[in-house]
Amino acid sequence: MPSSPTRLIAHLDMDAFYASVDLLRYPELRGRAVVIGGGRRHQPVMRADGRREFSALRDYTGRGVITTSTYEARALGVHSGMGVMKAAQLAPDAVLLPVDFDEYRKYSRLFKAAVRAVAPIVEDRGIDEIYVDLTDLPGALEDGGRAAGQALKDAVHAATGLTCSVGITPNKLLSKICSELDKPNGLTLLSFEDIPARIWPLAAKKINGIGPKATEKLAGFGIHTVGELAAADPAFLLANFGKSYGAWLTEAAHGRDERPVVTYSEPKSISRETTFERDLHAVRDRAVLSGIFTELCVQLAGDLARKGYASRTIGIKLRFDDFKSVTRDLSLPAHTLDARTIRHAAGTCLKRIDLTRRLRLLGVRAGALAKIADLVAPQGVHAETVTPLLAREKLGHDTLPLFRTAFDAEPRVPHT
DNA sequence: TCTGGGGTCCTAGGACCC
DNA sequence: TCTGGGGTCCTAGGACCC
Repeated sequence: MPSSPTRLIAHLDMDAFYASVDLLRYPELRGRAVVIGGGRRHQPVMRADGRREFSALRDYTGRGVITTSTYEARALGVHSGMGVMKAAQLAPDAVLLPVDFDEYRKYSRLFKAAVRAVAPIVEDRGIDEIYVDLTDLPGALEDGGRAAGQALKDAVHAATGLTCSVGITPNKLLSKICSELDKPNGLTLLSFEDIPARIWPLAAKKINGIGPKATEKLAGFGIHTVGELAAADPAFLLANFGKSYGAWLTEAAHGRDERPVVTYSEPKSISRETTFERDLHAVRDRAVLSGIFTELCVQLAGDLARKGYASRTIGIKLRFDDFKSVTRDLSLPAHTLDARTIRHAAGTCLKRIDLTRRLRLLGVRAGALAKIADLVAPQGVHAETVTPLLAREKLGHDTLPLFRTAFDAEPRVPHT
């Protein structure tokens, strides 16, 4: 029985994406240690002499984390995910720029369009990376995809002025590893025969899907590299990591991955969350919490409407001052995108949580999504007018105090 | 002076149904 | 004392990724 023909899959990863986009605007920062993160404050200020004044990392106060940094900043030990305050200790003189998602999304659309013009089978993996199936491009199988990979890089650079790194191998798993091997501005090709020499020496955590917990657990068994993982007894991995994950570990270590490049997928959930500038208490900070809670629900309702979805499961997420998180969710009798219905469901969830500890984060999530068009088309009713009302009518909430929750459950005693 | 915000997928127990 | 078995839904938590 013939095996499926060899595929050629590219993983394309933009180099230091947010930082690079910002450098297009602020070329005078090129060559300097620059970090992006910490929210939207600390905007650059234009001085009277026409020069821009930037914030220094050392001047930041708050709970933000680093989203991206230039390679110059990374050389100082600053990495994404790190708290900005901590990064300031390592690189106090680095420039701190605010995040500008609108701008990053604009460049994201530009580079993805450029790629699709070269090779149409593209899988979105977030704002700054994609997989591309090159198998059917003319001549690609002959040169291992080198010409096609260079064409992708050239197209991206022409469209955006930005560089990217590309890995090309027979599957997504290997390409993802590969695109990192020669960053920035790399083009790395690899075939199955190269796995022992190029992949097995790498740390196991280089495999997409082996995170901090699995890395720690593997290390406890003396497994540190991909090669050691490949040499491990599959039965041992099954016994210690479960049927699904254990089997996958063996497959991944040998570079086996049959997942297709998926060009479209429906969203499963939409959410909004916010971390407070200081920890808040459910009783003492009741009013401000209630306001934030409502605001999140209103924003979520707006997101649903804008994207054309309604949700049948509303959930909340709380993070306490000890960083422990809890979630609660509630399935409704019908889909909704109505802010009041969402707020009421979220409030019901909130009542099931002990609110003794102070809170650092509050979030609201909409799951079990359905396209509005699919919900209302059968009845031939106009989407915007009817759908928001579906769940509310069935729940009979119209007479209930929708905005009353655990945050404002205290009896309102009139003063004087 | 630790630790954002937006996601996906998996597991697991209990309810409920046939 | 023993007490099916399979399927689906609901809920909570956790690992992981960008």
